[in-house]
This record gives sequence, C-alpha cells and structure tokens, in this order.
Amino acid sequence: MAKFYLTSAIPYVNAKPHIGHAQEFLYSDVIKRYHQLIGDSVLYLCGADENALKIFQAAEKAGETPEKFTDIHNKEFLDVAKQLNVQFDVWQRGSDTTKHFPSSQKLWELCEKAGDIYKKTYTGLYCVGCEMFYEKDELNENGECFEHPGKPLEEVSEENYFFRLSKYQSFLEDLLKNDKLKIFPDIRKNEAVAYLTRGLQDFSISRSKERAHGWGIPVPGDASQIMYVWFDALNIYQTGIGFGWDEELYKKWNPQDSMIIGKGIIRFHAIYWPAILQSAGLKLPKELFVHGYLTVDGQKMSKTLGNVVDPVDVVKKYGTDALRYYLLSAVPSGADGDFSESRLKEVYNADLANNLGNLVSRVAKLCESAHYVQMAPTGTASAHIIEMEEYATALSEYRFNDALAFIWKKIDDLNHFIDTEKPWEMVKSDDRRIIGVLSHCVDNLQEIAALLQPFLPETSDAIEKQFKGPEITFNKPLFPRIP
RNA sequence: GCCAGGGUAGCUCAGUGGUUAGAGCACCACAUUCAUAACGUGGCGGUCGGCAGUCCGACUCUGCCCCCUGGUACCA
Repeated sequence: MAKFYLTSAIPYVNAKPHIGHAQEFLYSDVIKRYHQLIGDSVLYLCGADENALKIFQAAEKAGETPEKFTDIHNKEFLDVAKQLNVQFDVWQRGSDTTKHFPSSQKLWELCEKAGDIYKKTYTGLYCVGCEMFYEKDELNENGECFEHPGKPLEEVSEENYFFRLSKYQSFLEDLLKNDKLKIFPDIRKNEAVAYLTRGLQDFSISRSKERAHGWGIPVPGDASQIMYVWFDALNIYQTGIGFGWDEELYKKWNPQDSMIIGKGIIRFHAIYWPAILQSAGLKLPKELFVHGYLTVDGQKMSKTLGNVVDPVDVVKKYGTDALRYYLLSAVPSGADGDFSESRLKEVYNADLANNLGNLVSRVAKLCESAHYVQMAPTGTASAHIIEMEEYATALSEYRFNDALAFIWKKIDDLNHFIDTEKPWEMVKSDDRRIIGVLSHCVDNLQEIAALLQPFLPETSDAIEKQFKGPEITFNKPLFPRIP
C-alpha cells in the first residue's frame, strides 16, 4: 500500500469561497478518492493563507481583529467543503502559532544555513494609503494608485531579506524540463519553463514589522522583520504533516505526491517552492496539476458585477452530485471553463436524469418485476478499476472529464444492451434467459457505481446499495428531471 | 512588444495531405413504456477566422493579416 500525500492551494481567507474554490476542492477530492479506491493510503491537506497584510487590512475594514476575521472565513471554507462532500484530512492555518510558526522558522533557518538568505535594500514606490508598494504599470497615468488618486506615491527604501533563487536556475531547469516535477497539462509546463528561460532573480522574503503591523511570522533572529507571506504559505504544506513538530509523521507523508493549484500561482509552486525545498535539503513534490479559471455566463466573476456564484446556493437547488458532475465534466480539465445555470440544467437532464438515473430505474424495475435474485455480491467491482486503463490513465493525468466520458460510454453501452435484449418481453413470456441478462445489467451497474465513486460518491453509494441484492427493488429516481 | 495556445455545426469540443468534415448537447420527426414523455431510430445543421501560395489535391503544409485567451516575476 503506497502513501499518497495530496495538497490543494491554500486560499486567502478574506472572503466567502466561490464556485472556483469549489472546483479546486472537487479536483482534489476526486484524486483523493481515486487513490483510496486503488488502495493507497491518502492524506489530503488544505489550509488557510492568513499572514498577508491584505488580511490584516480586510479585517480592519470589517471592524474585526485579524484572528476573529480569519476564524469567520475559515469556517465558511470548511462549510462549503462539507456541502460538496469534500473532506480535508488536515486543515492547516497559517496563523497557527504553535505549529506553523516554528515550522516556518525552521524552514527559514535551513535555507539560511545553506547560505541562501541575505540582506538587501529594496527601493520601490509606496502608497501610504494602501500601505503597499506598487509597480509603475499598476498605477494610473498620473503615477498614482487607483485606490488613492491625487495622493502621490513615495519612493521608499527598506532593507529586507532575499532568497537566492538565482542559484537554482539550472537545478530548476532540469527539474521541470525532465519532468522530475511533472506539470499537468503541458501548456503550464511550457509556461513555467519559459519563465525560467528568462533568467531568475532573487526575491524578497521578508518585510519590516511596522509595515506588517506585526501580523505574520517573525523572522528568526531578527525581530524587526516578518516573513513574506508566500514563504510561509507554501510551508503550510509541510507544517500540516508534522514538519518542525512531529518528525515521524513528517517522514511518513513527505513529500507531496501531488499539488493542485490554479493557474495564477504556478510561479510559486513550480519555481519558488522547489527551490526553497532544495535549499533546505528537503524532498521535492512530484506532480503539479494546474487548473484554469471559471467564468460565470461568459463573464469574469467580480463583486462589482455581482455575479459571484456561491456553491452552497447551487448545492441547495440542485444537489451536491449535480454540482460535482457539472464542474468535473462540463469544464475541460486544465483549461478555463464557464459556469451557467442553464447549462447546468442541460447537463443534469441529459447525463444524470436521462442516462444514468433512467438506466438505474429501468434496471431496478426489471429486476423487481422478474423477481430477480442477486446471488453473489459483486463487491470486487472496484478491484477491476485499475485494469481499466483508459479510466486510470485519464485520472493519473488529471483529465477528469475524459474519465467521466469513459463511464458514460459504459452507461450508453448498457442502455443499448437492454434495448437489444428486450428483457421486458422475457418477463412476460417467462423466459428464463432473463436471469443472465439482468445479471449482466446488475454487474455493469455495480461497476459503473465503482467507477463513479471518486466523482459522485453519494450516487455511487446509492446505486451500490440498491443493487447489492439479494432482492432488488424499484426506488424513486436518483435524479428527477428538471422541467 | 515578445512568448505560448487557440479561432471547425446554435453550444462544448474531436479530427486527417485525398472520395459526401465528426461526436455529445440543443432542436425536429418516428417509435415507445422495462424506464424519469426517459431509452432507441432517423433527421436538421458547418464556404473548418481572412487572403495568398505549395500540391494532381488542403480544413489539415507555408507566408501574411484579423480576432480571442494566457504568461511576461522582486504587487514584501
């Protein structure tokens, strides 16, 4: 039994989770359940990125302490996951002072010992209103930030710690080009490699304590500096499995077998993170799956447009598995996709109600009418899954929609089989061949249920239970058609 | 600007240097309960982004152009 350590990107917990977060949780959950299905011992970690200045500012704006503010939003993320039938084995928060602070300080010290951390003066344009540095191209035509027009920016210099990323240029080229860290899909790998080709520069990994308002993890040995959020955020992947507080646990799960992230943060995961780990002398992640972003009715989600979709609303209206199916099948894995309620309805009726649901109903009814007795429980259905290469390959390459297409092909086949055999006529004429026909149907349905397990766990369980036998009865529809 | 990917039926996409370019959904018709008016069968539907070129022949190759998407770092 192999261990499989899976992580998904730790979200900024400064607002409620939207449909895009839901999608990422689902991708991870499918991978998790798939590996459980094939017998791996799996740990799935996610968590909260809480040490950013933006969090501090957002809390202030909301009139809350940062602690209270992050508590509220953490709970929202956990609630959404629950609604989606996604379970984190570890939810590691960045503000966890007992585990995550010492863990991140340990990582820092290891990099420092390797000679990869040094002090340098950074000079940039600082907006006093935002308490942030800006790049020139982020400013309006007057060279002012969009939040505070009319307020000129100051050129401020500050001494910070830098990480010697440039040292890892050739190491990273080898890592990515030779798939030692395998990136899915290819297009994202190309992007990361192209980024490397331009040449790497060292990057800042700390800021002054005043500027951070003391919010964040103190740099070891220098109380005047706080760690740059990304340095500690990435380390959440290690903290959660014991780094710095439980060596045995850490040894058991490290390294990351798979990381799942959105396209916006490839640089941090494909470049910064492996370099930091290599510097610290730690094991490197093996795979990185990068998904796209979702639009809503063809438009970018935004608060100003008011089109942010709350996954909980969708679940309440259509059910958990309906949303799971939509996000996993109607969006091409690894590419951008669109969410729309009308398309959700279409997909629901066509695939879930008309095909899968109806197939379950007709087989159940036929079994009931024929007084069919299911002899041996087909509990070994899941054992065959590994042998289904098309399905297994699709999942190992994070092509969720292709894996689902494979299952739906089996559903089609079974519908055709029934139409060809016409078992309803055998019922009427008392033809005993019906036993063979129904047995074939039930076996196939059990297999379909097993294949569905990672994707639609509730539905899978319901089918498995309904056809377990010995008696099989007709139930109400799994997915009633939406008018 | 540069780099990458893409522009194919109403929608989402697949596809090959060579007879009438494919699938699913949607739509229409037929048929119809074993089943959720579902399943099944048939049909409608595309000048394959534009222009030029190579070739006996291009949607598939070359060049130019137009459009879309993403990346282009020290946002501490």
